[in-house]
Amino acid sequence: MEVEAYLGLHDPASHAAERIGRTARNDVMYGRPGLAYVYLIYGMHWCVNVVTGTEGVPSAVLIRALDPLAGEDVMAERRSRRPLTSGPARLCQALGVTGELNGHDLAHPPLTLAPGWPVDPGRVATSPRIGVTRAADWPLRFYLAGHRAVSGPRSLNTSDPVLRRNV
DNA sequence: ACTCCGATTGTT
DNA sequence: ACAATCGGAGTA
Repeated sequence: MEVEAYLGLHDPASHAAERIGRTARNDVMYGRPGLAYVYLIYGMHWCVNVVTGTEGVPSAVLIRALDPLAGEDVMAERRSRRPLTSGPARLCQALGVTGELNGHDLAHPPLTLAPGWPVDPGRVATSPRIGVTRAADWPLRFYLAGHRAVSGPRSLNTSDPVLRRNV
């Protein structure tokens, strides 16, 4: 229950920041909303975004944690019983998401985005994005306060997040 | 062509 | 605190 927003051209931390331009890697961010943008980080971990914004405006939402409703047995197998879905790379491993799904339309299997349930707006907390060095103070991380499926140390999972850089 | 470093994670 | 691990970004 945790996401981060990346605002494209005018967001220095985005893979589609203006100084970078349109490249093979960030190309799907320019595509239709509802596509999956999957990228490799640190040469070993996959992370998945949902492309947002209108076509041609490269924006995306990084999925950093989610609440497993089913299939936890399979996830535990893939994750060797480590934390399953709290962390952008962890949840990709748990769900079996790899670069093959880059550009995939999330309206169709094998990976789909479905409507969830209403949440109390008062439980939605914000903080700076984790792990970014540019625009490090932009409050574009959103998470459900107190929810078990949130990445990072417990101290970050509060309704009154401390503004600290990284970890 | 070559260096630097990252939207991370797991182990020491 | 630090290694793993590699493609993309920045520089030349």
